[in-house]
Amino acid sequence: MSVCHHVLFQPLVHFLRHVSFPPDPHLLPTALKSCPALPLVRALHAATVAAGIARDPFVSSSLLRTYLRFGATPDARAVLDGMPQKTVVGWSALVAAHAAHGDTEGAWRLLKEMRRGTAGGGGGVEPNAITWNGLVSGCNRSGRARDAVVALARMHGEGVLRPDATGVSCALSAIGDLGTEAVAVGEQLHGYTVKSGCRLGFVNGKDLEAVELFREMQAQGIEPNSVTIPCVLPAFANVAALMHGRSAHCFALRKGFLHDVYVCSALVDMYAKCGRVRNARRIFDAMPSRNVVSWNVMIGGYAMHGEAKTAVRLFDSMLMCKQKPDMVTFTCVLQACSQAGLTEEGRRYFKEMQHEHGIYPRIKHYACMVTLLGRAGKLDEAYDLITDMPFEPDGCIWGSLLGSCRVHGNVDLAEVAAEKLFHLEPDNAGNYVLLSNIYASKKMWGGVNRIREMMKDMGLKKEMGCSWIEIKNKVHTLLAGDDSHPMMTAITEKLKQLNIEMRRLGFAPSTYFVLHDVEEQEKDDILAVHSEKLAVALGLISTSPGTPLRVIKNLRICDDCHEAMKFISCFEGREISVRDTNRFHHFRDGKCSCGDYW
DNA sequence: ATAGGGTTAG
Repeated sequence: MSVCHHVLFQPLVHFLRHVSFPPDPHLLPTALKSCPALPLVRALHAATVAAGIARDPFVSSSLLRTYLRFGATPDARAVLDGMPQKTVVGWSALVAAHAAHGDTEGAWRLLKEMRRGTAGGGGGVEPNAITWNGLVSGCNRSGRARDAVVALARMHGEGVLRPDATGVSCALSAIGDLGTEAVAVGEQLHGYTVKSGCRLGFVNGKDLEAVELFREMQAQGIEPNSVTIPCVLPAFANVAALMHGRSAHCFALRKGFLHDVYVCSALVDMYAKCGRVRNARRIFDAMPSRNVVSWNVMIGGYAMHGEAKTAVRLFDSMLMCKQKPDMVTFTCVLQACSQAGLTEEGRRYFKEMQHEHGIYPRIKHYACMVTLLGRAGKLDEAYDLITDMPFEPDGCIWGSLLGSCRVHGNVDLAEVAAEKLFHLEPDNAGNYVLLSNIYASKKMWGGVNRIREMMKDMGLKKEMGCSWIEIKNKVHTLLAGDDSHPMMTAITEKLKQLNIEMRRLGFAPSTYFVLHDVEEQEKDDILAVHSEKLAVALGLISTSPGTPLRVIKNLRICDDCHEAMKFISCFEGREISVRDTNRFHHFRDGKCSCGDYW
């Protein structure tokens, strides 16, 4: 009970400590900052009027800010009106607040007023970039995307202010929501920024385009800032554009952004996803302060690389640093355990998260546990966990089980899981392919054919395999069965040569006859090659001997390619890293860091 | 002082 009271009264106590009557103009801003309720703000306001200090610039701007914090825009306006000299800051805050409350008209009126100057308010005040950006973002936050676009266009049309990186990023989320409509809106407007905004919004989630746009933005002389950098880093991470990521890192260093926890967390994540856990760790260690996300991305980074022991050790340091873990922390820790086969540790953490940290497992945590148990061969236990858990199992749960069945070649349970998946996600081609692969691994060709017929009947096509490899600052995209890459002839030559060597050295082609291979056998042999092989072949012929290769792919790596990568790493004396949807595989001297366990 | 932001399953 006493704790409860403490919590309730603390803001009030803090507030009262800084309050005096009559109010002291020097203490008042601090008091307002911790003021817990709107009536108290009004009372203080009245007291300042009575004490004759309401027009003090320090006091009035604090009052204005505090009123806006409580959403009391009319009161804030009244304060501004009472100010002898109105600052751009006061006006900007009010403009942003009106826009954020959905009053676009009011915001525009204020903007006009501030320029013209109000009666007795002295000369006009020109809006600055922050005023405009606040307007754009306010419109966006109140769900008025069109207004945001118009605001940005007008800012640009004014010609006085160049839209900066913030203006662009403010408009991006707004425009993203407009979807295709954004294009129509954008066509009517002029100005590069708006067009680029529309483009980014339109291509929503297309990382390569985002990378390209970021470069264009810089070419236009719009400098990235400490917000646009963490915005664009995930795009670099997703396509493993390490060089772009590095240059963003250098830029952040020069601009002194490395004190920003968002910038650093995004850098840690980018380096980890680009295969450079050591670099990620160096940034992590140098961070002046960390939040729960900083720890999560670092732990998740180790998990992704199969360095479970380090991940777990870092989790312990996290607790020692008094950083409270959250749900994401435990998905990372459990994922680390399952990928390294630390079954007992995983079980322990699953219990501890509930009993020691009070974090109730969500369905994703159960999915992690299914993977953990399933991969350790305890498939029945995994199945029991599914039936006992307090959630209705979803696609993610059955997918985990199906994935585990693949590792252990358990056809019976795979059929159970697949049946559920076909019902839950009838259009997800990956599930059909996975079951077919399991049949194929057992040479159950009847099953393979049945699945193929099913897919044909439903008009389902497997997702196009796609890999990215960065060679000399350029990210190359390679698609399975697509020969449009300009170096295709040389790639084909290299693959033929590798195939010959592979047979000669006794690396038998996989006995797994996967679905897409069967389909594509009818075509030219070389076109059936998976995208990661094409990427590696391109890497081999375009870089000097010994250069490590890093490939990212959009699907899970197949057994056949996994074997081939082991061979190539050995034969060519290269380190090859492949990040699939799941994790990194580091191939070196004919072995993979996953221990053939994925 | 007023704008802008990062992490999570198979």
